[in-house]
Amino acid sequence: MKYPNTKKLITEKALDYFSNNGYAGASIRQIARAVGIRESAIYNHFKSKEEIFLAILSDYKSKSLSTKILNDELLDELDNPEKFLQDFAKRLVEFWNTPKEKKFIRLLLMEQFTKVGSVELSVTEYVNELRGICRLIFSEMVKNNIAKKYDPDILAEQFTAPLFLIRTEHLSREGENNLNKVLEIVRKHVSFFWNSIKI
Amino acid sequence: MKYPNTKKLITEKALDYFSNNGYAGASIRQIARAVGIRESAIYNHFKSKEEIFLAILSDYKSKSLSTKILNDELLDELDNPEKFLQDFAKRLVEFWNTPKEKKFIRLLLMEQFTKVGSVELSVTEYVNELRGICRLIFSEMVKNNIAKKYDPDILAEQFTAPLFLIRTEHLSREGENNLNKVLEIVRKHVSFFWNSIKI
DNA sequence: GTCTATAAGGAGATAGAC
DNA sequence: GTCTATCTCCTTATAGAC
Repeated sequence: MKYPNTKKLITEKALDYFSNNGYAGASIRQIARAVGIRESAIYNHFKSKEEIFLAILSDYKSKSLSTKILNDELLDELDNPEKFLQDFAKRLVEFWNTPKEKKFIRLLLMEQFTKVGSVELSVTEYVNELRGICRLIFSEMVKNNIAKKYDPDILAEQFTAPLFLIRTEHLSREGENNLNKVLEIVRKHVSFFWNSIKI
Repeated sequence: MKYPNTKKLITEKALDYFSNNGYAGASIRQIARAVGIRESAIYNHFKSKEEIFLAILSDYKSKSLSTKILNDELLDELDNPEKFLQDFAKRLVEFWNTPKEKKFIRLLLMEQFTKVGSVELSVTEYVNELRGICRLIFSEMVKNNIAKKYDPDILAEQFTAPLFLIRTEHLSREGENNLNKVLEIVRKHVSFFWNSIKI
């Protein structure tokens, strides 16, 4: 990969503008200006505004959540379920707090009801990946008599929903200790949750 | 009020377009066409596109949630807490499912990160109204030894978050029995929640 | 209060020189 | 690969007749 990589720069700046102003509210002109080139030069890399959007999406979809959140270190903690859940939630929130992921979640929330070309962004699809991981975890816990015999789907929902709402609510404010505040709320949530399901 | 009320019709159609395409994605031209007048006629009622947006917001903010959800009939059920919570959640979801409220939630989610004029839409503010009502309810339950001694803030969060996520996730799909499906998921959530806090 | 006409500028996109 | 120049269309908004 050579420097400067204009194409990559375009998608980065485009993500900035899309996630702040929405797809319709961002213009090729702004993006080109931010990149430091003229509008017409954009069309050497993408044939349309829509294609920039699709490139951003495709880049995002190429990564899977579980590989970014779950690692062996974390899975070793499964014999201490409360600690595991706390650390799992913490890792998740920290991941959601990375700059690129924050921008993408903002874009997702903004564009979930519009159609850009043939593509529809789905919050459900986004959350479902996490629900799937949680379902596996809670299935194991129920099977091993660590957790009460609830339907794993319900447990996944109860664990996931407050996390996601807390996270999305803290996307706007840009306070310094924003993350610490979120982590504190999340810690209380996980604590309540574990208290509700432990045997 | 005389008929036809063009001004009201404009805000209604504007809400349609804003909530489907976003503020930036909707045009005066579309709105005027939907109303059945020319663009220029719009400016007899509103001095700018932004003012239409602000009128929609101001109309919305004039109403309070608690008066629409809580009534005496419901409050009489407080001695049967599980039934109360189930009916409370049901009323809430049904309210969220009214056409105008659905449009407004869509608009809120889409425009929460943009600034239209000097106004910022806040999801937190929206959810906080519900959190406040829940906090009162759960404070009472804890005080009267109906519920375990949890922090009412946590209880409000745990009760509210899944409801809101479920509701927002079902705003896109327009299935017939969509509402029944949502109500079923909500019923399970409330059941789990009550099971977790009851003494 | 709505119309026609029009202004003034921004949008996405293309052509062709370098 | 970037530039200047340009096209065409759409945007918000205004002026003035009816």
